[in-house]
Amino acid sequence: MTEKRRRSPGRPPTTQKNTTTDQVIIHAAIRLFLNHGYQKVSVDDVAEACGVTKATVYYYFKTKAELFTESILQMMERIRRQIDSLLHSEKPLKDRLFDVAEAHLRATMDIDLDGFLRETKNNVSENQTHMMRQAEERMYQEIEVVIEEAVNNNEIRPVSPPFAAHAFIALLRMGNAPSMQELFTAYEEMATNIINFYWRSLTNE
Amino acid sequence: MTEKRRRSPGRPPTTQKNTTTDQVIIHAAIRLFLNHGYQKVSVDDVAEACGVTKATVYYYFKTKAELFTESILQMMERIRRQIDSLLHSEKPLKDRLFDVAEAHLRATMDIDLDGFLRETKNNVSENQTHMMRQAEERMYQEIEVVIEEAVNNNEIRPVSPPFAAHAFIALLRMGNAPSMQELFTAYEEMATNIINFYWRSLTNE
Amino acid sequence: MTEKRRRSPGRPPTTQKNTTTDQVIIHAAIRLFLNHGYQKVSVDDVAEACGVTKATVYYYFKTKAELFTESILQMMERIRRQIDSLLHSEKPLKDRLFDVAEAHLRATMDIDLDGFLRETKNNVSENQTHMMRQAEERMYQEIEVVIEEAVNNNEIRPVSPPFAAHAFIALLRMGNAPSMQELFTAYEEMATNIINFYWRSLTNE
Amino acid sequence: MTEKRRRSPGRPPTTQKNTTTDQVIIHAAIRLFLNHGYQKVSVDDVAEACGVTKATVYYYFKTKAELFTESILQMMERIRRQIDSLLHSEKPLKDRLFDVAEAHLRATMDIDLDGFLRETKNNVSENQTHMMRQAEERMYQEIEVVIEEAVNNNEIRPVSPPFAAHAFIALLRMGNAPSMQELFTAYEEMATNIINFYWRSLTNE
DNA sequence: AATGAATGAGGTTTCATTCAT
DNA sequence: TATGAATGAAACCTCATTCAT
Repeated sequence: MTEKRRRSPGRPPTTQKNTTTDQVIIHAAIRLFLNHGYQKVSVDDVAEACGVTKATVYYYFKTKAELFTESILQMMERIRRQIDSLLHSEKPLKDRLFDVAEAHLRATMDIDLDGFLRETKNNVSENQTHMMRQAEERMYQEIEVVIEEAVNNNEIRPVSPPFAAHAFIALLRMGNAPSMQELFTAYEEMATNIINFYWRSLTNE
Repeated sequence: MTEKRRRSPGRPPTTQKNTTTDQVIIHAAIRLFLNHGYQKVSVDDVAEACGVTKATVYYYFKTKAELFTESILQMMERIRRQIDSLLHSEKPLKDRLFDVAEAHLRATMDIDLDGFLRETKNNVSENQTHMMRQAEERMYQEIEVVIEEAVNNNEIRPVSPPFAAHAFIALLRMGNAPSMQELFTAYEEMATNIINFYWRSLTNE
Repeated sequence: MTEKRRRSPGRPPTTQKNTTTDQVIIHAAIRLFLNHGYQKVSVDDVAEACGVTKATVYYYFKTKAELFTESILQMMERIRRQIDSLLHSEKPLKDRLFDVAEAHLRATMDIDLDGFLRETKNNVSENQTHMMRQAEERMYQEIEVVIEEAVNNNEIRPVSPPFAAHAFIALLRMGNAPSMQELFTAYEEMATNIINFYWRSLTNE
Repeated sequence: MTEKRRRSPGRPPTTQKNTTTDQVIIHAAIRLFLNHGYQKVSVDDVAEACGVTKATVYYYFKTKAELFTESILQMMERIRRQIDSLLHSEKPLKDRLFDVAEAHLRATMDIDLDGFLRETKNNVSENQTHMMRQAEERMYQEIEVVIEEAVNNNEIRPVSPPFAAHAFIALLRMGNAPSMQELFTAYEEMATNIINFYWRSLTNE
């Protein structure tokens, strides 16, 4: 009864329809939590958003916090996969970073993954926090790995990969500020500026 | 935690207090809102934190949103003044930026000015949002001004001051991330790293 | 008065009840609102009066105003039906009016349909007011119809039916005044006097 | 400290300015209570309406109920005097009743003296209720007296004066109903209809 | 005479959660 | 699998009232 997520490890066969009720709920929850934050979204809101009743949500998730955690984890995994694929093309590093930047700016414009995790702390259990933290780390790790490779290749100067990865994400978060959005007309332009600024620190150009 | 000081109604006997009640309330509110966010802090919490009753809080602030707005405005002003004073010493720019960075990291460690403003949007009136936005801008403007001067002096290479100011703040926000806090043992060290990274982008060294 | 039946959450075990919970609530609400007026009756009072919790009341009615409106509408409909049936017997008009009068005096003695609608205005939405106004009109219309027939039959002299209907109700409302209640010992006597007075105006006797 | 109303008996010399603070308060209170009812009007509302503070209101009136009572008493006395003067002209009775009717309709249009006293019961003390009841009786008594005289003069057929007085007031209250206001375009017309209807019952015409 | 500051009690409403079906 | 009915706790806010000045 308490066992959910029955998928075997690894990527599931894509033919399977993934619209089981719990996934429908998670999808709605992600959207709502991202747009309004944990506290403002009620379980009723989530239920209504996906055409089931509150009791149904509770049938699949023991508490609101659990629903939240599951949602975040899935979302982070999604983002991680996207970053992953963008980072592993054949382009030079600077171009790959640009791709990630543009995608991130476009996607994050109305969400806010970060301020999110902060709200989290007081609302979910130790264990849940831990899992989210790990998922977050996984997102960063892809970037760290790529940076480490570039350092080894002498493509960039020696830097601490974790630090550089965080700096990268931090600069991307600038895009959230309304005043930054006034400064640039297109995501592309914003991405260009951010990458140029970042790249200058990574190299000696 | 559940023990409230009981005071009977009516004006309290004149004790020469140096702080007015509304300021006491604002102080408590700032602390609580920063630590827990708008939604999680109840007006009762604020009242209890400063030894008055809920009704007293409502005597001074018409709504919770108004209390929140006033708190934020005062806090931002406080930060602005601090940044201001650090930025106007006689040291070279890099050192002044370092001072700001260190102070900011130390102060923000357990607060979260940023994730804050996000929550804001859904909770306060248009007008209140506008005032906060302005106060935020004022905080940035000090930095912009200093950067502009440095550009004019050829102390740093030509950059867009608003962009550079936001980038500075964005990098400082890295400090909030728990994983960054694991990376460095002291604020000073973190500040040094951030400033070095930032400075490299501003100059051609 | 302070003793509430405690029931644990969840659907109560199936007892074959003939009345649905929302009807139970409405019944209690009608009684309380009539006796004490909208403002004085709290949602808690209503809940307690029918052995459920406040939250249950809100489960069925979105707001206090909505509960009020529904109550009034049902009550008016009840009265309308009663008047209706009394007015459509085979007796002569005067006797039928007497029946209505007596029933009304007996029923309204401790309620106050009228002062009610006044309070209403400031408490409910435009739309709700509109619905109540319509329900009120329907109550009067039965009387208007009967009077119009009587005019056509020459049973009474020509009068404006709406005016005559309102006059009838207005005279019945005399019964509410405590000083009138001192004047007569029985509803029957009061009704007789009122009908005689009214009838004299409708005829040339 | 508890002594208010310092005027010597009899009508006060009209030159005296009667705008003492307590009178200002009463005036504002009457207006507000009439328009919105007892419960909806807060002591703050009254204070604000006459430019003083709540504490000032409490300086003059021990409780809200007392303020209410005083207001009602003064208002009733005002009405009583007006009715009185209209009833004691030299015109025939029917015309005098018409004058009262028209004045009443004009004045009561948006107030509602009656439903008022009902709200009262649960809010003021026994004693206060008693005083209001008496004031109300005094209003009726003028009419009763005039009717009794007319009976004695054979100007009208023999009726119970108290009953007739109440019937008169009851018919006037018809004017409050919005649907009646739709029926007639002017107060004069409404008064004419009501008086004709009433008069027909009092006489054998 | 008048007021500013404070309170306690209570009101409406929301919401996570539970339980029988 | 899914739900309708119910609840308890807590949130925001109002208001009559009091008291020192």
